[in-house]
Amino acid sequence: MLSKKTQYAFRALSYLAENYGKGPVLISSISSEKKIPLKFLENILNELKKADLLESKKGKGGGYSLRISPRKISLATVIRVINGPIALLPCVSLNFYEKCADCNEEHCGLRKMMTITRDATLKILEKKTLNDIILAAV
Amino acid sequence: MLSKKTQYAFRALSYLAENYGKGPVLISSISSEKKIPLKFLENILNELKKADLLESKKGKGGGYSLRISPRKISLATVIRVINGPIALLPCVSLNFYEKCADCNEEHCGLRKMMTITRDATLKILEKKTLNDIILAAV
DNA sequence: TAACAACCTACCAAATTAGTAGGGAATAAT
DNA sequence: ATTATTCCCTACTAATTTGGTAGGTTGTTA
Repeated sequence: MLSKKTQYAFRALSYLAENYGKGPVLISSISSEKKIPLKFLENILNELKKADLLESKKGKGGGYSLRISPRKISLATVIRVINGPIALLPCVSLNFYEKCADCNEEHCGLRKMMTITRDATLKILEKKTLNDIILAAV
Repeated sequence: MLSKKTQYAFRALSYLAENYGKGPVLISSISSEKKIPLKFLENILNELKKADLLESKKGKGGGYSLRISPRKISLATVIRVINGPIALLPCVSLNFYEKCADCNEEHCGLRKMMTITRDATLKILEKKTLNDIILAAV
């Protein structure tokens, strides 16, 4: 399951996606509009910025905005930044790989099943973007 | 990610799947063979029993065994019993559904994306079984 | 120089995870 | 009947993660 933080991130990003190209949006606007605790949201947006998904501007007229088009930000990217690995086992993760103890990976049946699962999941999450979220929200 | 407990469960179940039809297997055998902390494993097997996946026998000659064929126990079933929901959001889960706050489900774009993801994931996890794990472990 | 707004560090409570401890209850063999 | 065997049950614990909060700092604009 995605953490609440990740859900907040998606909600905030959807809002920023809707406002893409219209200049910076205040944290406080996102917070009140999407009902996300303000200080918590600060952290989240900052993390997204450090991952180069957002850009920010301080002072009056400042705020946050998407660094690139919502069509180019996949759900997988967002999940990896805020939530972590997408695969069900560390030894199957592409971006957060960790060897598992007492397991010969070449001959691990579970690992093979989880690899297939990961590929099926990623096929969707890598393709769908923030833009798809707002398009689907009819 | 699956919890360590769930990984233990899969390892124990694979072992029981290999010994399907050969009578009960001791917790202690599984523990030493698969390197799973014995007391922790007790809990896990007991949970699997309560979910009707295993049957047990006490006293000498006792132990645990699969209640049904390893071909009939899907990975999804095991994950749901030990790990919980498979979907990425509670509002998308088939077996652990929970409504999310401040979200009109009919018009939630994220929800739609996560539903598609869930279906892709389940397509694999519902089909693959314990038997597939041991077959893939060549 | 004041106001605005993001940034940073640090802390906190609650929940979850990954176990451990110790005895109880059912079964089988003697 | 008793003993050994083996699963069963309740309770506890330490470490980690989650979901925040508090309060001040830095950069920007008017």
